[in-house]
Order: sequence, then C-alpha cells, then structure tokens
Amino acid sequence: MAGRPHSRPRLIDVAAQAGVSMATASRALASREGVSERVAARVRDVAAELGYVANPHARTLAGGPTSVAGLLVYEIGDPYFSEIASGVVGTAAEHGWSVQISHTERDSRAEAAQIRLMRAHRVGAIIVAGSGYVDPAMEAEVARELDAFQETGGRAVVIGRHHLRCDAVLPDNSAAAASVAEHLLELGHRRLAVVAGPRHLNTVTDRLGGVRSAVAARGLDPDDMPVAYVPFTREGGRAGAAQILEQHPGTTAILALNDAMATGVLSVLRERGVAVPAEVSVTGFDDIQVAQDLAPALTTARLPMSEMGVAAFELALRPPVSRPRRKPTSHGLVVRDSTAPPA
Amino acid sequence: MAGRPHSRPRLIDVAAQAGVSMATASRALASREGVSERVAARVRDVAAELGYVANPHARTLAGGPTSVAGLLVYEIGDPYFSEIASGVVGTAAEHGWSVQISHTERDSRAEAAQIRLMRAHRVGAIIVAGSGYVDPAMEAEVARELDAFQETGGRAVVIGRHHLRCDAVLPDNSAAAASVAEHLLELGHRRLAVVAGPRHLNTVTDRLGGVRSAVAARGLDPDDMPVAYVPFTREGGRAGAAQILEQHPGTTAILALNDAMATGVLSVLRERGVAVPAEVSVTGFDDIQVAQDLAPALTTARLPMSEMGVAAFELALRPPVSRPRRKPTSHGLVVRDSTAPPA
DNA sequence: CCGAGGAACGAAAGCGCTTGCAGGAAGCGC
DNA sequence: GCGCTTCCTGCAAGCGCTTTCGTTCCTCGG
Repeated sequence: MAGRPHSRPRLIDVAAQAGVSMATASRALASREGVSERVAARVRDVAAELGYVANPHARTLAGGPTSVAGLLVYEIGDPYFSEIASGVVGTAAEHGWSVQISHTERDSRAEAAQIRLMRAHRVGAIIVAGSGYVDPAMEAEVARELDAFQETGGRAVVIGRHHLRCDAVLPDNSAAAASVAEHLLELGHRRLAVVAGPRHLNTVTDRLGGVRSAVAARGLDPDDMPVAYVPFTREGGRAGAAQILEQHPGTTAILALNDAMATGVLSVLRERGVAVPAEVSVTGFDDIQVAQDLAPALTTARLPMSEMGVAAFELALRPPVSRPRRKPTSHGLVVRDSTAPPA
Repeated sequence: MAGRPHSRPRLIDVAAQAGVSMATASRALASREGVSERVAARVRDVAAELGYVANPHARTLAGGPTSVAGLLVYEIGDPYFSEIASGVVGTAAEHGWSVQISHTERDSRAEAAQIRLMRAHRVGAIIVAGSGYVDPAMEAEVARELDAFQETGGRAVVIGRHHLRCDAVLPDNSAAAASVAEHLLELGHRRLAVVAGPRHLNTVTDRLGGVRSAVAARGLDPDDMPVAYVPFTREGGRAGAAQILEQHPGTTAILALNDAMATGVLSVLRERGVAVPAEVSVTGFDDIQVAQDLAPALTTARLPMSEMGVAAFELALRPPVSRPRRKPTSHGLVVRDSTAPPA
C-alpha cells in the first residue's frame, strides 16, 4: 500500500501491488523489452487502477527521457507567434508532451539566456520561433547554446530561421514576398515603397530581397524603392507609413513586411484620409487571423503559422540526423480588398 | 573540479570551489538563514563564475521549491488568451519562473485532466484562465483537482471564474456589459439583440445578466431581447448575426459578448450590405488589440487582459490565505465607430 | 537426462539536490 | 578560566525513478 496518506501512488506501490520489483515495473511502463507481456499487462493494469503518473522530476533525474519542450517566441501576445504556439501546444499535447513558453522580446542575448535556462531545465526539445540575425556575431551566441543543447542529446528545431545547425521549418519568405510584389506590379503599380521590419533580421532581408528581385524583374531599379526600417509592430508600421507619405508622396503601393505593420499603415492612411486601395494599395505578410477583418480586408502573403508549429514539433519528435532537415512550408498570395490598380 | 567533461557544474563543484559543504552551498544559494554573509557571498561568487544553475528536477525531487507555473487556457491562438498569457509569461520571467501552457479546448473534462497532469509535473502554481461552468457538476471535477493541488501546497489562481476555492482575478463582467448596453440605450436604441457565447459558461450568463439589467433599468422587458447562443468564436458570431437578422429584422443594435464574435457579426453585416453603424450598431467585449482596426473600429468593453495575467501571477506568488482573495480588475467602455444613434 | 544459452526478473547504485540533526567554534556571564 | 548559549557548518538520509549487473529459471539440443 502507499506510504504516506494523501499522497499519490509511487512506482514502488504499483510494483508491490503487481507483485514485481520496481525495476520490472519501470521497464513495463516504459514498454521496454525484457519483460514478459503477461507481467507488463498486469503492471499496466495496476498502474491504471491506482491512477499512477510517474514523477517527471525523478524520471529525468534518473536519466530517463523528458517530455517537456521549450518554445521560444518573441512575444506570445503577438498573433503571429500565438498561432505558431497554438500548433506546437496542440500537437505536443497529443503526444503527451507539455510546453514551456518564454518571451525573448527580440533580443538575441535574451534568446541565448532563455535557451540556457531551458537547458538547465533539462527540456527534451527546444523550438525557436523568430527571425535570425543578419549579423553572424549576434547569431553566434544563440548557435552556441543550441549546439551545446544538441550535443547533450536535446532536439532543437527553429522556425523561419536558417544558418543554425539544426532542423528547421522554413517558409520561403523571398518567394512569398516576390508574389506580393508581382501582384502589385501586375496591377500596374510602379511606385512601390516598403515598410520593412528591423534591418538586422534575416526575415526582413529575405522578404525585402523577394520584393526587390520582383521589382528588378520588371526592369525597375530596386534602389529607387523607398524602404522604411521600423519595428515589426503596429506602431512601427505607423511610423513607416508616416515616413513614406512625407518623403515619397508619389507612392501608389505600400508593402508592409508583416501584417502587424500593415495594420499600422492602414491606420495612418485612414487618419490622413488616404483612400485604400483607391489612392494607395497596401499589402501585408503572414495572414494572421484578423487580416480578413481589417478595413479594407488585407491583401497579404499567407504563411501557415499553425501548421508550422505542428511541423516544428513533429520534427522535434523525430530522431536527429547528421545533416539538418529543412522542412519547407507552403505559402500563398491572398488577394483581398486592400489592393487595386493605381489611380 | 567538475566530474565529467562537457557537463555543467553541479552544486558539489561550487561547494568544493568555495571550500564549503554542499549543505552550506545549498543554503547560501537559496539565501536561507543559517549561513554567514561572508560565506554566502563567496558561494554566490563562485556559482556565478562557474555559471552554475541548479538542476530543477533534483531540486524539486529533494523537496525544494518549484519555479514552474502551469497556465491553462482554452486556446492559446485566441487573442484574448494570448494577451493574458503575455502578462503571465512576462511577469513569471521577471521572477525567474517559467510557464507551462496547455490548451483545454473549452472542455471541463480536459481542464481537469490538464490540472491533473500539471500536478503530476509538480508545478508550483496553476493559473486557470477561462470561464467557469454554470452547471455545478461540470465545475466539480475541476474544483476537486484544484483543491487537491492546493492541499499539497500548490498555489491556484483563476482568472474570470468564481465558485472555486482559490484566489481569483475577477473582472466585473456584469458591470462592463451593462455599460455597453447603457451606451447603446443612451444613443436611443430600443431593439437590442445579443450574440452570446455558449449558455453553459458563467462568463456568458454574467455578461448577459449585465445587459439584461441595463435594459430593465430603462423600463424595457429583457425577455423581449433576442439572444443567440453560439460558440465564442468568429464563426459563432457569424451564425448568431445571421440568426438575428433573419428572425428579428427590426434590430438596431447587436451586442456581441466578446470581440471574436463581434468580428464575425461585422463580417456578416458587411456581406449583406448592412451599414454599420448607420443601420445597425455593433459592440464587442474584451477590447483585443485588433478591435481598433476592424471596419468600423469596434466599440467594446475593455478588459485589461495583459494586466490580468500579471495580477494572476503575482497572486500566485503570494502565500495563500485562508479566505480566497478576489482581485477585481478595471474595465471601461471604449467608444469607437461601430455605434451610433439608430436611423 | 545434462549442461549451455537465453529470457525474465531483482538488487542496488546512483541522478543532484534539500534538510534535519549533530558537532564545533565563538561569545557571554560568572 | 569554565560552562552554557548562539551561530555556523557538515554529515548523511532521502526525494522517486532508471539502469547496470547479477541471479534465477526455462528451454532446448545433444
């Protein structure tokens, strides 16, 4: 019988009840070999009957497998990241894993510190969502932590980030951005401007690169295209839009490199009485849930955030291979009401 | 020196380096009494120098304090919950805690199961965000798990949920809903309709109660007011709006009991060419970030989700008291462009 | 019918930490 | 200078589990 009162059953209780040793009970529950099916079944039955759940701390301490994953996001309150988190958390639950979430607030040093913390917590896998840095020095510290984690048997997966020695879920930011730009060019726009995120993020340079190559393919000079480097937020979008309106009044289309910034762009245009899309077309990127409900409904490049979260967790579950896997994701152009031919 | 190569330092390494026993080192790092300040400082210095981080599994197993909190939400991808999570995760990080997040998908049995799982994980605190159930039987299982958790020394805090024996962060749903209804009545509306969430949720009955009492206070009969019970989602809002438009064509104002549903209501009205607010006024509830960017910008009752998350975590940090604390939160009416006097 | 070779199981040693308890060094009054 | 507190500090016993290494018991070929 159980030792203390009011205490959940221990493995030793299950073992006693089933008439076997702890070793056998442990093996039976981990469905490892070396136990006869008859005994294993009995142990499992007893465990179920007693409502036994292994203490994960003891398990981990003794060298067993962990089933806690760490998820790093810039800001869980941001729709882009919360949709990714939704995919990760849901899939993890299906596999009996739980998920620890951390904010990193767009700071590579904070990222490295969080990874270090998760390593200390002995998580079994770490999923890093969020852009990489253009400056290799900034990326280095994160890379070092991730490498150390993998060397000790942990599984690391990044989302939308290359240049790291681990499995990755990679949307084709460049191609998706190009498709948005092509859509605008197709409509006849020639005076495009970009509200980009921070210039030190890979995601920004990738997306911007896509836009520039699409522009160049039309015979235009990408260097003539104004680019506002602002924070990846609604407020950043507002600042970028204001800047473009003032310095480049002839602009007929503004490409925001994520939907949050596009929201800000739209709000500035509305305040200033600029009609969208009649006077200026606006595009976003990501297709967060609310993009369809903005005024006007936002034309944007769709990234399957939730599926990316699912894919990332599933990669984390698979055993590592020597050469890092790169799992591409779909993307698509979603044309709504914020784009139209130029006046 | 450390034992194995490639291995992070253990407490015993810190102790050796500082020339004290593990016991003293442990006490020094936990800043517990019984250690001279001189020795404690030395130990802390050595620990910092070696980059020592305690193994939380060993710590917990040995009976030490935990610094992992569990957060239960219906759906982390939903803005309401992700904003709460943002507050919780940020505050937790400041205090050196990490946060495990679980989906419950609006199912009380899943909730209870998740709490059980978190108990098995020996989290130090559990924060449950999400409505309670009107049916006491459904609430009972959750209550039982939460009670058991608290009996074993865990800290439980609920957000927006009463009838549970634990600390709570409680927005005044009824008053906030009443203020929205009063705003519409003030504008001259007399034919209100409500797009409510699921009728078995306390949040819904509370908010609906607020609306009904405001209506009654104007001398109108609340029972004449149509109510559509639909899921708490954008799709639910669409269904509710469709139902009201068809069965109660004279309606001049639709109150959605959360912003997600309001988004759906607006989308249906837009599709059907009903002008908002010229023909029909629409209100939401919560004031999620995007409410300001909808078309038209949504008039809604503001709940400080992020602050609620912060408050919940801070409550969890405080020692329990015999009588559960109820921490009220502010709420406010945010008037934007989706409401106007009836035509 | 005997011995070799497995398969199934058990004993016990940790994993890294906290903490109750005992021991030792100061500090006090006399 | 002695006995008694009062502080500090160290010893060692676990926390609940996994895993290595033996041991036992079968099975089967010769």
